Amino acid sequence: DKEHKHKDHKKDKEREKSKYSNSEHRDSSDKKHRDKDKERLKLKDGSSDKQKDKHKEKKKEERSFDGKPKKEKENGFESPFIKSEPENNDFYHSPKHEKSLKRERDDDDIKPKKKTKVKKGEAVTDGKKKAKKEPEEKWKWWEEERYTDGVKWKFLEHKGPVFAPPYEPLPSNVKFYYDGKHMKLSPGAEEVATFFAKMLDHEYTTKDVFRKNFFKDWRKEMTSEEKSKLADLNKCDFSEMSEYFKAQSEARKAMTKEEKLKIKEENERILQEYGFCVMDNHKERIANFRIEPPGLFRGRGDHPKMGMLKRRIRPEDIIINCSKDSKHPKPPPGTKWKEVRHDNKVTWLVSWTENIQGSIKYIMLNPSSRIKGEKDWQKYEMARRLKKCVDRIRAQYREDWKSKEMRIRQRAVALYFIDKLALRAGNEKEEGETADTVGCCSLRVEHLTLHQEMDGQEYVVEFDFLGKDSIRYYNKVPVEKRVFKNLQLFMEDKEPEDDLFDRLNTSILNKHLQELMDGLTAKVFRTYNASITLQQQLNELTTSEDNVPAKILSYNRANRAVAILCNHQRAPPKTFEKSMQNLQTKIDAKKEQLADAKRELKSAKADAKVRRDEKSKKAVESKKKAVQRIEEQLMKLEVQATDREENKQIALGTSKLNYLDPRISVAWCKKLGVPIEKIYNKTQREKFAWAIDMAEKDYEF
DNA sequence: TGAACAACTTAGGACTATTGTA
DNA sequence: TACAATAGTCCTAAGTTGTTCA
Repeated sequence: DKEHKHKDHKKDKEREKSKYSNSEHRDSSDKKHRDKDKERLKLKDGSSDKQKDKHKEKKKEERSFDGKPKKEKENGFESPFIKSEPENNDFYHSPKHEKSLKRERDDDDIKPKKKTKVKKGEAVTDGKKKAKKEPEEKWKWWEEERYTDGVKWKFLEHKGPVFAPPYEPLPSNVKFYYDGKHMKLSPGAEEVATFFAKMLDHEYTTKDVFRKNFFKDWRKEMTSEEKSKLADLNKCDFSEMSEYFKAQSEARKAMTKEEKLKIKEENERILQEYGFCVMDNHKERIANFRIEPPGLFRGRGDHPKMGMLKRRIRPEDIIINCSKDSKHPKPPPGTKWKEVRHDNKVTWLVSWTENIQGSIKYIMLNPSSRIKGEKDWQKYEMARRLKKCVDRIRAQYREDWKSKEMRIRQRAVALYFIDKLALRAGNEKEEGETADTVGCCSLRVEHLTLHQEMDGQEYVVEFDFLGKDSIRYYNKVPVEKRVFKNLQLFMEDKEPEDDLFDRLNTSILNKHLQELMDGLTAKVFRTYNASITLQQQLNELTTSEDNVPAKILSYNRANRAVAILCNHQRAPPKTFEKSMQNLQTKIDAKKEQLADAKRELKSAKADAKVRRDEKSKKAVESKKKAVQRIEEQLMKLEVQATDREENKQIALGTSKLNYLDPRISVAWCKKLGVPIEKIYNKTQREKFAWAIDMAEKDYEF
């Protein structure tokens, strides 16, 4: 990445400049930004950014992100489809002349940016890099200008959402019984009953809370007659319904190829019709164009609302967002949208309010879209900015451990955890609304145990709490003495259920972070620590002499280190033990095969020695090759077994998708000659197209 | 100033398609 | 070819952060 190196200089200069120019946008935030800038400049002469000299005259570099706010109002506005400078934090602006250079370049090497909706044509995949395999038309949005002023798009057209299929009443032979007696349910009550019947095998349905919530909501759908009769859920017999759905699912599996194909084609048709939108001249894929169907709410962990009825969403619940001058989506015949609005400061196309928590749900674009990709790129640039000043921030919070003020000490210790352990910020949650989970700022005394000495180490903190998605975080961490003493202080005279950091919340913390670095928030630390860990691990674990499978094992191990850091767990696959066993059997068989092959080679050699003819020489050669081949196969299997075993309870996907700067992986692949397909599947390659295109083998996070 | 709301990212598990193996 | 294992996709809940409102 040539980008950032020299960018820094430019950036800082720009920043200086913009500090004093154009006041209009700066008003209130002005001072803040200035302070930040000062801060950054200060940081600069620190150790962090050394070798950014080199040249860096690559086209690529013209466009780079940077968390710095800046505005050069002089630019004014540009033609509708040329985005003007980023206005506010996040993006770095290239000087105007660079822009025009870029535009020329874009014009000849990519599609005309203005008119074409979908650019067709040969793989635009930039000769030197990038796979040739996927010659779909590609739009390199990362080489174009960005919007400013919070504008997300200028034109947006789509077909609206796809609604859940209407309820199909059960055939009359599928009966429901109450207290042993058949009872015909009204359609409304029957539909909700089927939701429960479909989940009968799940242990959810045995939980008290689930049953209670379900029954309460079910009753609301009953006729008054049903309500008076059906008084006890335990007397309800859903088994025929349940059997019926099982049979249906079996039937679906047993469909002929033709039938399956037909369904597939129909899905494809819907995808083509509803799965894309046009945003600013480009056809973009929508992520979730189907409205969530009604059903019973399944929260994660011990959720107080599990079992409640998630109601069916109708057109009247839907808010459409699109441009005024677009063809507006039509509601189904005889219905109306709740509202059609034209807000180009947001990215969603459709929204509705869900009835369980009362929160808003959105239909948005796919990760491969420009709007998501830019944001993602920006996220990693922010993390890289943190890299430059993290030493100073660390020094700062260590200093703050000694503060006279309790709130500052708490803040400093919390930040230390966020940095060292990659904990989440930890917002407060409304009691009774969600499962009881915590993050850093919301830790309670009961979640920590302090050990003056443990397993031969001093000052060990034992964490045990449920985090996001009710995933358990359990960790024993030796900490610095000062942290330990502070924790003792924070816990003094408190009940187990009291907040550990009673003078702190996420908003206080983030405000403080904002002062340390513009745009810095708690989650940036997770991104930063994840990415830097990957890079370090890759450097440590891989050698260019390794063969590809070994390199990939190393990659996975590096990825795993990150997943462990971020506590990304998964339930071990149900078939884990068995599949491990199978693999071991295969390995044993392969070993035997290898022994045989070696034996054969030996005898072939002996034979050749005696005969000394061409034929037997050839035989030796072919036996040799066979041995080699089998050895390779065996090695592959063994690597696979190791990888799988180590991965038993760890989910790699989450960090790969959300925390690891893809350019690190891309550069690693390029440097070590590993095909990118080995690391990213097709979807991932689409999401990270920007990184695959721009990162060279010398990219450094 | 803090609560509520809005927008957006991150998350694990269920479901489905594809691949490998007997 | 049938079936099981694995990989990939979909689904939507659960977070974080920013904004608005009282």
